[in-house]
Amino acid sequence: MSRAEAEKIPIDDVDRLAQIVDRLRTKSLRITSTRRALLSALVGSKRHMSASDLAAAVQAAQPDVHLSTVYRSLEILEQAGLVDHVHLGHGRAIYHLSDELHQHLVCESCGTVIEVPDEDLSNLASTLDRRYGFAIRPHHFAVLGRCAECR
Amino acid sequence: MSRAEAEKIPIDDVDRLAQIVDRLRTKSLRITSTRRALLSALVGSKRHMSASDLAAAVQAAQPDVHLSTVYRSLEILEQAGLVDHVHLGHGRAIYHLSDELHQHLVCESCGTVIEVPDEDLSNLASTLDRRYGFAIRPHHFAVLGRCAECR
DNA sequence: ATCTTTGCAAACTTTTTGCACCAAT
DNA sequence: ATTGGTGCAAAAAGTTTGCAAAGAT
Repeated sequence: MSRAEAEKIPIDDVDRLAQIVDRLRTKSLRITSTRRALLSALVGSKRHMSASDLAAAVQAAQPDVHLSTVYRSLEILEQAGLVDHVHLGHGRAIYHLSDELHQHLVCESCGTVIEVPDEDLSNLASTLDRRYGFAIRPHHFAVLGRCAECR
Repeated sequence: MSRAEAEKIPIDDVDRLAQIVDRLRTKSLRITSTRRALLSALVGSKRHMSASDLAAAVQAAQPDVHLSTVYRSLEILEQAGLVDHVHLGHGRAIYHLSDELHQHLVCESCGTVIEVPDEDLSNLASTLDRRYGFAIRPHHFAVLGRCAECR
């Protein structure tokens, strides 16, 4: 799986985390150790993280944090516009910071998630808008199919 | 639902059901009353049917059919190429006959499902193929967003 | 007669909720 | 002090599975 490693090098995770935590403050949301750890996990994560992946990451630092708390925190962070989730089909969802904007292609054979720029969906977006008045929410669903290797 | 109502099945639906049942025979799959009732429900359904919707429809005629049987039957019919399912996000899936080919737009505000012709996705399909070698499986995922009325 | 399908119960996965306690402001 | 967050247990919601009995060929 050596392909598609166009991962960005984080500028400065610590700074980024501080910025995001500031946005919590701005919105008068409480800054708790759980939220800090959760945002830290999101900032530091290279992979696509499910709720239980995130719980595991948070629990590495704070073992008592409960999965239900992770869900509740994610929901609040999502309402605050800091986090988004994407449905990958078959019930699973993954979470990431809202400023990481990209579309997800999911291979149904090998499970690989390919990130592609929004631009690849812009044509679809305008077609559906024009023809049906439908505004797609491109980061909220994954495009399912088969990747080049599995074909 | 009265009995008279339940028996009022349009003649072309009867034909269509017979054709599909024939395809079961062709594939050496057993023709059971459950499968017949399930396919009948699919042929007659106007709405988008979840597994439990289908179970309810089947149970109108055969009360003892269990939901797990519906799932197993759907799986077999899907392997046989007669049925497909689509993930609508948030865990729900809907089922329909394979010859009903269309894409689904799901409004996240009101839940409405809009059916659009494949053609609207063909552009996306070729773009993703060309750029990433990725073959989308367009009938397997829904496009989420907001419909004209909810905007 | 054989091999598949079914009903049932129970497990599983992911997410949500009620409640009493604890923590951030 | 007040309001909101958290741990825990338990419940939803959707789907899958093991097994013995029933059914299709």
